[in-house]
Amino acid sequence: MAEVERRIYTREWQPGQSIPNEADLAIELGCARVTVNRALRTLAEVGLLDRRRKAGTRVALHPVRKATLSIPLIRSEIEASGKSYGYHLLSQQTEPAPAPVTQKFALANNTQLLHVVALHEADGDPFVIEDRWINSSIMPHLVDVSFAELSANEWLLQNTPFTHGDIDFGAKNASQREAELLATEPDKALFVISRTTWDQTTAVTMVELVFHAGHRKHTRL
Amino acid sequence: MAEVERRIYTREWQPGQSIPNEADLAIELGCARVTVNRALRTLAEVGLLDRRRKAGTRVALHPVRKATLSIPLIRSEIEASGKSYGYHLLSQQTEPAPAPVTQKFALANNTQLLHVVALHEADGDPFVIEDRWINSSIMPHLVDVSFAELSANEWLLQNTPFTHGDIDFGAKNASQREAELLATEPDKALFVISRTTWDQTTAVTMVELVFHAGHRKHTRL
DNA sequence: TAGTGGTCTAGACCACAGA
DNA sequence: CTGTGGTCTAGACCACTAA
Repeated sequence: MAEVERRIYTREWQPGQSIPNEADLAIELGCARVTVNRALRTLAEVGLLDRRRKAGTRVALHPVRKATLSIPLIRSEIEASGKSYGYHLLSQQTEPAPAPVTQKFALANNTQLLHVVALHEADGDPFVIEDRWINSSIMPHLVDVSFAELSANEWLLQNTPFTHGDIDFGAKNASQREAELLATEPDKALFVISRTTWDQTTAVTMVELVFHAGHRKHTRL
Repeated sequence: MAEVERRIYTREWQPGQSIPNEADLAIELGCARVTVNRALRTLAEVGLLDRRRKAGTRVALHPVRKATLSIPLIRSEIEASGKSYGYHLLSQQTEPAPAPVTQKFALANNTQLLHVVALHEADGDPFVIEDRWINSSIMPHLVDVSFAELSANEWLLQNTPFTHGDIDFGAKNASQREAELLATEPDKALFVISRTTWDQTTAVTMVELVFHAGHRKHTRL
């Protein structure tokens, strides 16, 4: 793997150029084909190579490097930064869900769904607002749960299996209420993550996380 | 792999619980140990399992699913959405770099560096402002390049190898100038990606991408 | 120190998709 | 069609690290 990386890095193998097939490389490098396969597969996962059956392996024309963002529990995220975690439930009630929500959940308009809003704090400072809709129609026992102590973020992660999710990253201007909760001015630009979580084909929950002003999500590639 | 996923999903193996070791699983499932290894390694990469030598493999306590964001060329990103790509160089000049930049580049304050600002368009609408500093001290031939036709984004990707990068996702209020360029109002919340690219231990370039109002970066997990 | 995952080998068959 | 990557096997040694 190091040798292949070196050849790509030194442009010995140019972007777009196709490289020898696995069998040949194995002979040239004096190792087993499986080993070559493992190396090339890993480099392809990172985005450095493009691989297609029969067509062979090419150095990626545009090294579309892939950034891997880990999406931890909010509590873990805060505690990992060495700060103390605080949690406040702001509201929890069943109410008619707005159109964008019922649409995602494939339910009739104005269906009654569980709506939970909470504030997470780091060292006493507001960190993020969690505004969540939960598809209570598929979780009947849910209505008895109180999210006063344990956040919905945490409860769902531990109690509801899911198969996949959609994530959007974006920005929004703080509303009056958001500004108050996050101790900033209205209209301040806030970083937002919206996530919908699916179990097979049914949406389980939709959440909007509105972070405090200046928050950035960091990763490496 | 499917069988292991099933056991995790159905809570047959509870979060936090440790699962049989590779050798035992191979026997139980009637396959080779390498096959088990490959499956468990893949699931660990996704964040579903935690693996440590000697300690064994456990179902992740908090399924820290990892979202993979691909960071393509801006042109590719626009063309992939079926829109036509437009590019305008706004300025390109060597000037004293501000402190945060020289700091990252590990250079003396006010070092003269190449500063390029450009606007990328999708179907004629402003898409993103690219504001970039380039460590010209390590690329002497760079001063002759004009980014009037080919964006720095593209030129660098094709001409400068890099080993890794830092990425930040965040939000900012539009400045007067940004608002004009992106055809929106000042103070509008804009989604921002900041990236620093490294070659071994030297920073190659720093770029801030300020996207048009309402832009969201999407991915799945 | 011993148990676990990490990695490698040589050989094999298969599925897919490009020529 | 056929070359390519995808995947599997049985066996082996090694590196790390928790007990």
